[in-house]
Amino acid sequence: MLGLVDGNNFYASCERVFNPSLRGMPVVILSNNDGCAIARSQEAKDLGVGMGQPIHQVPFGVRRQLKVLSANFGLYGDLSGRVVSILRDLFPHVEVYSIDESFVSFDGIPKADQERVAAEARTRILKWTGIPCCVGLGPTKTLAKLGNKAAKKTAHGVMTALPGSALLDRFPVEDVWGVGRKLTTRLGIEGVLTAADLVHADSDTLRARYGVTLARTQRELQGIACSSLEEVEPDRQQIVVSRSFGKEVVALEDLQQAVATFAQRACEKLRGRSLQAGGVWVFLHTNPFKPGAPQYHPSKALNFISPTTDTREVLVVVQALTKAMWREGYRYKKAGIGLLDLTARDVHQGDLFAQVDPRSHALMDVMDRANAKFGRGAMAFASSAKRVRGGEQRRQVWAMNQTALSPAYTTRWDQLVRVR
DNA sequence: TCTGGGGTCCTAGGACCC
DNA sequence: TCTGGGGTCCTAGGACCC
Repeated sequence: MLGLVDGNNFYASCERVFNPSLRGMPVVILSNNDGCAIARSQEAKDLGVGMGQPIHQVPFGVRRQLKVLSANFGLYGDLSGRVVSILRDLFPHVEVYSIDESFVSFDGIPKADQERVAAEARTRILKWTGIPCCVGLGPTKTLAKLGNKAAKKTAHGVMTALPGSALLDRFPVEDVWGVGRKLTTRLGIEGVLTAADLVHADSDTLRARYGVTLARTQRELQGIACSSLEEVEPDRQQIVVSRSFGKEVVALEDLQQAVATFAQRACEKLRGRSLQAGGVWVFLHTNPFKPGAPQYHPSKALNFISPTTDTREVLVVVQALTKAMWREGYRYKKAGIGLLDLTARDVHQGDLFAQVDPRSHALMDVMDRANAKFGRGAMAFASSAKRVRGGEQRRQVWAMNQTALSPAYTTRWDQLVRVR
């Protein structure tokens, strides 16, 4: 038996842990750059604020009732880690699926005790972290997900979904894990409206018409596991860092400063996962929401001669690609970089012509440790943030909007909560 | 005026190989 | 007139997830 533990309205709940004045209020968390609603408390959902809805499209009468906050991913990530550590205490196997969801295994826990243990996990997480959550149980991941969704509508927050149960009869097919908007429309035309309808659809037809992914979902709903618990996160295939700009960028220097900042962040993540990159790509975007303005969204990629972990090498390439793509007269709204062809760092493919600087790893290591100790960006390359020019700093004109950012309550000494 | 970011997997088609 | 069979790799696009 598997369980899915999922934080309720996770980001909004995180904010409420340290700011009790938000409790009972309609809370909305915005995406980076304060654009769209990416999390809503129940009260905000009840007011009609949609998932992913641009906040400026929310009617003013509703907007004025909301407590609107900028996304504080440092806080959410930290609280997420606390929840996971509680789960690891309680369950023999845990798969961290996302920042607010984990699959757990009930191996070794007698059937009769499983719902009780699930309830215990819920209670402990709420008591120890302040985060409310629900638990769905099922013999497959898809059924556990389904049970979790159903549990959200109950008072006790725990629900078991067994194959063939009546729960599936009234469960909308669009709420099934793996069935998105497009599939919902196509399935609806054929009269497949509930999870039970999907279970009973002809599997060969399903496979032929919709592909192997939906065929697997069907089997999972039938209680046949097609996806197992993955305790060890597989290595990433790519690492992407991209941002929309707070203000549109017109100068090449600003664009390069932004892209260099993203590249540094990406390289930190790369080394943090003990990976090396075989290539890099860069993209630029004008503002697609301004149809009158000239649009341009180039992208360019380049492979390294041999894989690297050195920010300096990445920066050189990234700057050159940006310069090559940049065109005067466009107003850039977004840019990003990606590290590609990632491989484990200890896998070395020798290269006849490569000249590896033996000091590279040591240098990167010093930077990473300094930034870990003194805060992100404490030690940076001149090409990225806040370039000093004749003593003057170059402002980050592209910096994203974060007009209502809560403190880093748990990750910065100077922002701890004070109790008097 | 204001519109997110970061991933994965699958499929089809083309190029190329023996 | 007749014109094979079986692969791999790469890329782009689509769909999905949180």
